[in-house]
Amino acid sequence: MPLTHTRWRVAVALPIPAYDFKPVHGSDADALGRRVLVPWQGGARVGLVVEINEDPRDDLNIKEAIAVLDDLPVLEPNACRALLEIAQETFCNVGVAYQDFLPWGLEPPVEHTVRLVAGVNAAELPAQAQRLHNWTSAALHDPGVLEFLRSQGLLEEQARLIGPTKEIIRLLPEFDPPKLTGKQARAMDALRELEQFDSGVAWAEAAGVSVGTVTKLIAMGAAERARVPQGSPLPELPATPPAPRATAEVHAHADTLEGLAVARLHGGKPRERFAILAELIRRAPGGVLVLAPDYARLERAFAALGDVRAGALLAGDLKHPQRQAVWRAAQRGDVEVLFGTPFALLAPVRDLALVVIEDELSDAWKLHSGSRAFIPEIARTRAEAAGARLLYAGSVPATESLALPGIVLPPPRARLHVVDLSAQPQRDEMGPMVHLNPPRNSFPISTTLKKVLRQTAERARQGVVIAPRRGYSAVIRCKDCGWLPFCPNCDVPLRYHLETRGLECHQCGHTERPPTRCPTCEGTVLAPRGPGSQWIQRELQQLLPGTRVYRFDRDTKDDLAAIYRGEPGVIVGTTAVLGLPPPPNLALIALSFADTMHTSPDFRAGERYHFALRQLAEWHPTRAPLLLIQTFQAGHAVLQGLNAGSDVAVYPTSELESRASFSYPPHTKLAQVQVAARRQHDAQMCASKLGGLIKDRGADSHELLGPAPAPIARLKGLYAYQLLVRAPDMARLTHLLEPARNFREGGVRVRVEMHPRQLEELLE
DNA sequence: AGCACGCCGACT
DNA sequence: GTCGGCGTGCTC
Repeated sequence: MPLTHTRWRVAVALPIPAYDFKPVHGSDADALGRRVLVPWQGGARVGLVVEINEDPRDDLNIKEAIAVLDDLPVLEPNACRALLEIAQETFCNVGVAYQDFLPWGLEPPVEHTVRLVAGVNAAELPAQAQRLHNWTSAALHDPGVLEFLRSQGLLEEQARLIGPTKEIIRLLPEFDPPKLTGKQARAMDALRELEQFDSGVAWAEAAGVSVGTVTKLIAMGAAERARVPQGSPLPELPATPPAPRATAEVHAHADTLEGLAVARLHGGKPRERFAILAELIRRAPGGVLVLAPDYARLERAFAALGDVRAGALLAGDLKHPQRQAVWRAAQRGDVEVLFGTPFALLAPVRDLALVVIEDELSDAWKLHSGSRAFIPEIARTRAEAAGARLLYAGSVPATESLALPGIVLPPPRARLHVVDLSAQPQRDEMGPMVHLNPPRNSFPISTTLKKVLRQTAERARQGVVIAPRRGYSAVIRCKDCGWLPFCPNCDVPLRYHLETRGLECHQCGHTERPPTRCPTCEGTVLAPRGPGSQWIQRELQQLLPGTRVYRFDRDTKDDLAAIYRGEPGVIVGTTAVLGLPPPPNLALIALSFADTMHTSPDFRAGERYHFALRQLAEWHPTRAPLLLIQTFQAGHAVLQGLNAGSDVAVYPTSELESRASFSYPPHTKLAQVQVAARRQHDAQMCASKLGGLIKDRGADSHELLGPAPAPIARLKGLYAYQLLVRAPDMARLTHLLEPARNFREGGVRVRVEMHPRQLEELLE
């Protein structure tokens, strides 16, 4: 008798912890990181073995796993460890993290067959067991009967993954041809030569006969239609120019970075950083994972680095079979450098030696579903578990990375011109509000912007004008009493849309007609100035006759082929244009209203503004277009730093002091505890109670803030309260948050949001 | 008493 | 997430 009992800890794609199972009967396979079929609520479902333990107790309640499905582990042992730690760190269940990082193949098609073990006297079994003597699909039987037989040890089970299949037409060798016509004989010759075709049409074409002829032959029994497994081809990779040879300077930088476990590489132009990254990838003693927050940056990285070693792309726009194909290529060790979006964090790169995080400041690193993890933070766990080095690379360091050792390259050249909107002549229509249907030419395209736009057009160059928002949506407000229309469900202001001439809630989609008079004071209802891309496009078309004005935002994507041929033109869009390749003749980038970039009530607003402007400055790989910034805060420290051509670390460093005085990151680690309930009273009571428990664990008044009503106090019918917990380090933070981990109370939902990115008003 | 609905908790 | 148990409340 063994002294201990092996337990497989299995994560399933549900918001629950991993559960223990006994190994598959009679198997000693090392199942770690492999998908398995396990009994689940009478039926069966696919899970992932994330841990293998030895248990001294023989717990009879623990069921046996049915079958191991994968021949190669989909997660390496170190990635399994990272998965468990990430779940712990982000305060989510393992199942939730599993869904985030293995989004393909959670519910793969499985062929599951069952039969009674040989020699069982079926006469003593329920009547339904009589049909179980031969292998049959488990789906054909009553789950309750199967469950009973399983618990009695009377059931043999087999399960295997069914890969993607395709239909083909293939030769039936036993076909004994009667007398064939000439065309039929020609078709049979073609079929005997190749043995199979993808379709009847393909066969007919190859033989030079009609489709009717081959259809007849199939009917005669010469060939059959069959489903066969189809290997999904690896997705085609974009072309990559060969990486340039490393200069002595690049070698020196790579030497500096190579010795550091966690390091950073900031500043310069992308191509300078990529030259150093290329050298690091060349030198890495194992696999490399290059992660980018969005597809535009991923493509840019792949174009620069994809050719250094055997590379592959794992991006969100791939279909599941293709993702699986890339994943399997990595499992086999065919991929040395994997380029991926956040979901590739746990990909099975062999002997992972280096993880690169591109532009850690991007908010796209924050997952909006599942674990809501902030990838640059949990990448440390991933790298540590694998014994790999971690490198943060990008235009600008996050304040959190300032303390890391590494390299800051000289900033790219930026030509900056700031237009101070507060010094502009205050014409009537330049005031804070304009009418819902304003007269033409009535919004802030400053005289300076007009001038440089005309110059751009005259010199046949290209310009980009960035609007604060897409389309025409705006908040409306009463001129006299300040009344705002609010969503009846969500407690957020409704937005006005020109296209529909209606008010819309951007949270829940509720729509209504705008009032002509203010419902509280009967005053005139107005829309604020600060028009969207649609308005600006219209105005520029008038201002620049003879020049093409394109629009590019989430709603309208004009064809920009002429721009990329180098023809003159102006693109009007939101910051989404930065996801495009830079226009070749770019001479001007104008921010029509920069203030929306730094006025959100969030302590990261300044840092985001700085990042956004540096992104603009490095957009074009070689040119330094004029950056024209229209703002009411011309003296903002970010603008001063850019104007002085200061090092990219100077602005974030200047923020450290105020961050420290308000106990913000990097001085502390943050977590937000969200409490939501149908009844406001329940949410409030639970939030206070939870606050009390966190205080009891030792949180002082600096470490615990709230509870306060969430910025959006009511969302989709739920009332929400939040607490903010901040502690000097993760260990302390996790300790303080422990009461929130398993807090349960009827009708109340508690969630911990680790490393929140949008704090809004809570700390005001 | 009998049933419908909705809430809550378990799921190995 | 999904299912089932159970309590509430409505109807015959």
